[in-house]
Amino acid sequence: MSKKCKYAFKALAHLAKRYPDTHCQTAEIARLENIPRKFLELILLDLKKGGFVNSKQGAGGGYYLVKAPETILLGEIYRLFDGAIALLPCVSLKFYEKCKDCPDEVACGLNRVFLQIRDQTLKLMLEKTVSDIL
Amino acid sequence: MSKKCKYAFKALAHLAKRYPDTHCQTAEIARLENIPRKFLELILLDLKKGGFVNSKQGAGGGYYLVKAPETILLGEIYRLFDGAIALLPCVSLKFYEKCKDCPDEVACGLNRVFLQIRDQTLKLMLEKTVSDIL
DNA sequence: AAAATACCCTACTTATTTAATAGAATTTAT
DNA sequence: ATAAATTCTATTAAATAAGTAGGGTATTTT
Repeated sequence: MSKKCKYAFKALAHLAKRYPDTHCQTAEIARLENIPRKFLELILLDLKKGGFVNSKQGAGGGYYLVKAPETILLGEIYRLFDGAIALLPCVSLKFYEKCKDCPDEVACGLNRVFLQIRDQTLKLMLEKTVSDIL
Repeated sequence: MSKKCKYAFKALAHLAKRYPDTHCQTAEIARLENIPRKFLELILLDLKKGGFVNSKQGAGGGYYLVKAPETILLGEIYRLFDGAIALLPCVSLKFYEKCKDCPDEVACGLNRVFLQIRDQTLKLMLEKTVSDIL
């Protein structure tokens, strides 16, 4: 997992603790969660574009969760930042790509095993939510 | 998974088909498995250093498996080429690293979830062998 | 209205990793 | 000897990761 993705999880967890009452400023999250401030800004912006958080500009503004923590699936966030959950493109659900070096996907032994691994991981990632990482 | 690791799996699977009778030359594996020849050379060398294959130099030489296909665990190969199986260094068994940004690992929610995911994946990777990808 | 605050946006940088490629050296069979 | 094959070292090009920089825009407080 990229640092970016990990920071996103931590930022969401931080916002979840305040949900639904208050909002938090970038600087506060950065300080308390040990995330470089400017890097965090980019991350929060991505989370906003993804529809997970919203923001209020100006003095006293900040970020807040749009959805309840228990409705934000970890897998959604992972995909937003790191793309495929599968270890091979040819077994990815959302980021599928055909293997150029593989003549027959159905007969491919790797395909079978790594599909199982993907299914397992996917199940947990779509079952666990932000409220599970508080 | 890196291409290198994927190619390693395919090369091992190729050698497994011949096991234990004959050996194969780099050029043959490269051609039949669609792997760049010179890249494959490096991979086979790594597999040799790792103790999974052995080679015979000179005319009529080539590579062959040292161990039976059903004793080569996919996880071992994955670790050799791509390192940690875990998605976070702090939940890795063989490549553990402390998170610099995390004050308390025990209390970390991410830690708990991604430990579960690691356990699942690890179980399958140490259960499945080269004979499962033939 | 002005100043301060805080998000918004684009671009840049630096380091690392990935995926090869090149070429020569070494070893072995015939 | 020579042809065939592995072994070793070095290089390269492209992509990705992780952050940095600096200003622009919107809002609130005074």
